Amino acid sequence: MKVDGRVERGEQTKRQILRRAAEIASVEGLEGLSIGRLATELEVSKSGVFAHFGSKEELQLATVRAAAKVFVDQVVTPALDVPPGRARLERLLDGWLAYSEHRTFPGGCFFYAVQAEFDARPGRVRDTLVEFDRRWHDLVRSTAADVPGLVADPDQLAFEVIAFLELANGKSVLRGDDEAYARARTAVADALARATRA
Amino acid sequence: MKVDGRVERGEQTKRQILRRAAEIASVEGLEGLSIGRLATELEVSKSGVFAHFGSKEELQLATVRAAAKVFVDQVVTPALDVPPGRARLERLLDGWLAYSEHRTFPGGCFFYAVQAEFDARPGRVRDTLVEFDRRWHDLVRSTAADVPGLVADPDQLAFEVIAFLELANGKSVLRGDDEAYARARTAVADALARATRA
DNA sequence: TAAGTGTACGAACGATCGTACAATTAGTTT
DNA sequence: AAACTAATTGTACGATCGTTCGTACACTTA
Repeated sequence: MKVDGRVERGEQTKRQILRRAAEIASVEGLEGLSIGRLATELEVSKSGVFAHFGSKEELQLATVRAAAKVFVDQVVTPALDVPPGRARLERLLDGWLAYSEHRTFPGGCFFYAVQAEFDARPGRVRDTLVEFDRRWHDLVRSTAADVPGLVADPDQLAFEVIAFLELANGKSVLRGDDEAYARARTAVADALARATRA
Repeated sequence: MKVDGRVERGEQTKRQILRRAAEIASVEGLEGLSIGRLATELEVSKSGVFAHFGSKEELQLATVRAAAKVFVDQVVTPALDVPPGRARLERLLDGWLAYSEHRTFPGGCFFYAVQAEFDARPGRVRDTLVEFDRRWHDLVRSTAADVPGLVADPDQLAFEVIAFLELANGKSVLRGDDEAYARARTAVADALARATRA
């Protein structure tokens, strides 16, 4: 298995582009992300950036996929290392709050910013975001459903805890403080306690 | 008290501009809102639109204020017609869900879209949005605090119910269905029941 | 070593952005 | 009717947008 030095270098450039693109998009949105600005910040040529994707929409889609990979690595995978049950669910939700609070993306959760931007406009970007959202919701629901002694509807429980997570992210980014995370942790803990009380 | 027909006409034009601007911004964001596009859609000149505001930022600020007025008229004022207590709180939260569900703004809640867009960038628009958000949260908290026999922390209760409202809006706009509103109504009703149980 | 391939670059394109300013139109005041 | 004022328009500007194209260079393969 040989590696072509040119291709290797190209892929590394592409990774750098996408990392910065996801950072920018979490703050300014996927439309605020311009190819020229990206090129300037990375000190490469505008056409060099463009050539990797072929269109702005493809850049946006690649950025979403790159951000999803970061999200999975940081939130999903660690939770799947824990055996199914209450501990896994707690790990998943705690992991999400840490991912948001530690500003893995400088503008808070990437998907919070970008979903609100594209939720009302048709197109492939929106379709991709809908699919990722569906998978995230399903993961929370199925993880909750595996908690022994669950007395609540997993779908309803998933809705409620996701609501707490997202509002914590939104409020903390907007206000610049950490209070909302404490509120969310309280709310999540209460919800889990109620949902597992026989 | 005389009225100048020219001024009167100008104010009417301004109102039309701002109404359309809020509609566009709820879908495309306040940055996606361009002066040229606004002029084309309203069939007036670009400079005519511009002259009313003097800068894009002023247009954005005026749009936010106009949307806030719509929000107050549709959600806040009707609730304040109800005497303080549980009924007023329920009216407030139901009013919000109706405001979102009936698509007063075509992209769902105007502030949901615009806060997510500006939450991570500094500037006067963001400052204005922070202030409106603070006032909304305070209204929900103080309305909850007036509910007789409340056993919950009003601040925590406000956080939780606002989380349900916002996720209902976000999910329904993203997915294009109404299921999230039903989930939110269930969640709000449960939260209120718990909060008033002695 | 010669030919071929892949990445990156610089220059240029048409379109649109926000903004400026003088001219025009409509309505008021004297 | 003339002078004045406010809303609106037309034209133009520099900047930036996404995109296209021809070229230069790095690397691999024959």
